[in-house]
Amino acid sequence: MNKGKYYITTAIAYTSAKPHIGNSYEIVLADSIARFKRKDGYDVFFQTGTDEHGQKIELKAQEAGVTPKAYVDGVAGQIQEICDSLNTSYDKFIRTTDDYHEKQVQKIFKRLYDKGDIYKGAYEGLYCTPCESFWTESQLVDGKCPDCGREVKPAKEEAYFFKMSKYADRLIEHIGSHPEFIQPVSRKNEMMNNFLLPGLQDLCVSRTSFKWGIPVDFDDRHVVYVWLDALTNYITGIGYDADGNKTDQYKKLWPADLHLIGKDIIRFHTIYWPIFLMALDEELPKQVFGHPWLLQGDGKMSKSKGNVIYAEDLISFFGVDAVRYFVLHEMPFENDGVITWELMIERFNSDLANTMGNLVNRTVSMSNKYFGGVVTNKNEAGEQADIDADLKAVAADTYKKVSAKMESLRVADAISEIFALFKRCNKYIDETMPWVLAKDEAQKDRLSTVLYNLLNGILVGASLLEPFMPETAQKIAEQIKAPLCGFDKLEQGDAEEIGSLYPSGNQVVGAPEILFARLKPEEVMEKVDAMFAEQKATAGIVEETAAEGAEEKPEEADCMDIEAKPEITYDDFAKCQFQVGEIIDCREVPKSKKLLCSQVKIGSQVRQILSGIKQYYSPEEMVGKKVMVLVNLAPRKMAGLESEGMLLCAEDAEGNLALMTPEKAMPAGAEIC
RNA sequence: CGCGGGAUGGAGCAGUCUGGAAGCUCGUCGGGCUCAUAACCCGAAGGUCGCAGGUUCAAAUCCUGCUCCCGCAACCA
Repeated sequence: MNKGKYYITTAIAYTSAKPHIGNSYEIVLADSIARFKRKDGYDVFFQTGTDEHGQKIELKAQEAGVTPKAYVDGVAGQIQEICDSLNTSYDKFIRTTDDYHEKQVQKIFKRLYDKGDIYKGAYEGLYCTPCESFWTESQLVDGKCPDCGREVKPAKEEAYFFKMSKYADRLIEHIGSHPEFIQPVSRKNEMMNNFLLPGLQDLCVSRTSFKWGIPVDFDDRHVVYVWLDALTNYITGIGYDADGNKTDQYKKLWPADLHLIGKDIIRFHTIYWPIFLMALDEELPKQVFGHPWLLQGDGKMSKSKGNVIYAEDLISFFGVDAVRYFVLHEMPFENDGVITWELMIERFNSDLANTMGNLVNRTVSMSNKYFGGVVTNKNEAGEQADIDADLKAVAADTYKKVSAKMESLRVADAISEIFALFKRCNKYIDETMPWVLAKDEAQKDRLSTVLYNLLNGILVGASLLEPFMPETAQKIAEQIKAPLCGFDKLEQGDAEEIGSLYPSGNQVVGAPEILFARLKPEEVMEKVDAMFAEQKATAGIVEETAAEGAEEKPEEADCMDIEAKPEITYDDFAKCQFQVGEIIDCREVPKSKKLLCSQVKIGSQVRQILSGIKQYYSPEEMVGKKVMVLVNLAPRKMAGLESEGMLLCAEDAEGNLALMTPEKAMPAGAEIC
């Protein structure tokens, strides 16, 4: 049965660093949808890939001392490995450094330029030559460069712009008439109110400030800037040709049925991308779903905290399918989901081991124990006709429920429906009490029927589970020695038909294998701690431990490296005037989370200086401190207040700050040189 | 008054659009059962649905005001 094509994409991952599990969630979500649709009779094409251009990558490569291409080859490889390790069934892994993509982007750029939608304009602004930076009026401080305080002069840098406003009305209309276009709906209003209705700015689509990008072929000082490069992967990946010779694949697949993306890039996918497509006279994708984030319970992941969770770590602890289960099950539809080790262990034991694994195990065991593994459907309900009917009804309805949830992309709810069936099976065992039936020879047919119904329920559940946990579904099939069912059987049959899908008289496996062995939370947490400790050590951070341990730590471990800046001359240094300042008053800046406003006595004058250290110092403890001040820094307004200088701080890898103070008493105003 | 999200039994969440018996998973306690992975099944306790007003026969749900948390933005000179 072919229900037509279904083209689904994930966002392409940025190759600046290896992604953690929060970033890997999307591919699993997309995969479960792709597998479900495929099994549901759609001709699915599932594309994912990597976004590999940009200044950040250029810099990272430089730091690593390799070419940008070599750098992205490495990270793209890691990303693809992660996708594979999560057992995702993508059909195409596109890289924005692919030749075909690069050529098409150039053609698209040219075509939009010829059409007049892209125009060469100027990044109009005030230019500071030494800083090589543009500033707008509002950024200037006293009409001078906010970075170095030197004169700026009006200058123009060429840049290409896209006329967004030209298509805004059409887009507003489209969004209005296609309520399903932006999902979840709450995002729709956000886009309309914040961006579309106030009026769209033209978008700058080229850069000259870095080289690592797709060159604009008719103007090689420019490279195509990110969105026109990245977003177009959705069409170039399936053979779009800007010259108009559309490939069969493109004709078949476009428009995409679903772009699955993180909520942070909804704006680009529901505003810029549709407008680019309008400009190219292509249809718009049918739906864009901005999924929420998967967050870690104990704060944000960071390498220096040593709590980054990578897909491979989770897989080594729990196995692929369990990881797939966590991320799919813990992610609600609209709000961010939280993932903690404790939660994962709980889900693992409660859902996977107890409810599902144990059900399969006890059913197969009983089949062997009572019938040598050969279970026949005797259709003998005895006095429990209603109980059998209820089990069958639940089994028969589960496909419809799961399918309805999937239709609205509520994957977590879909999985819950499947587990509801497994729970119903467990209850059925208690209701029918096979071990009691087994003691009565006259109940043999009833017992056989009961076990048959259970095996059938498991078969239906496992068949539905396949898109979400493919390996586990297969393992279950192996244990009950029956192939998983196609969805066509589940979709069309009535309760009786669906109730007899399992081949009667089949022999199950002799010795059931434990699908998910229960985990002891303490043991797992011990290993987790060990892993994080190692991660932390690798990141070069010394752990604060009990005195005994701390003594053993070599002194030199308490150090960190930062990015090196270019060498300067003594003259450069001499330009900076550092003096000791005494803080004579300090208070919080009400509107700001980070700022403290200090009155600092330097020699005979008192200056007001704002500092972003509210988190680390209270106003009270600031007062009286003698600190190191950069005095001749151009004044700058922050949070409405003028700041006339800078208090110098040391900053560790986690961003903690410590003020620099003279180690012997010094008068306020003493020069630091 | 920068934008937005959130506050529901011990924990995590659904329910809020479209008012009408407070629900799910886990945990706790009690019971049942023994086929199974100390599992499974049943039952119970536990909630002023953030606070204060208002509308209504009826408010977790609608309206107004307030408090607290969390993102983003600003900013960290």
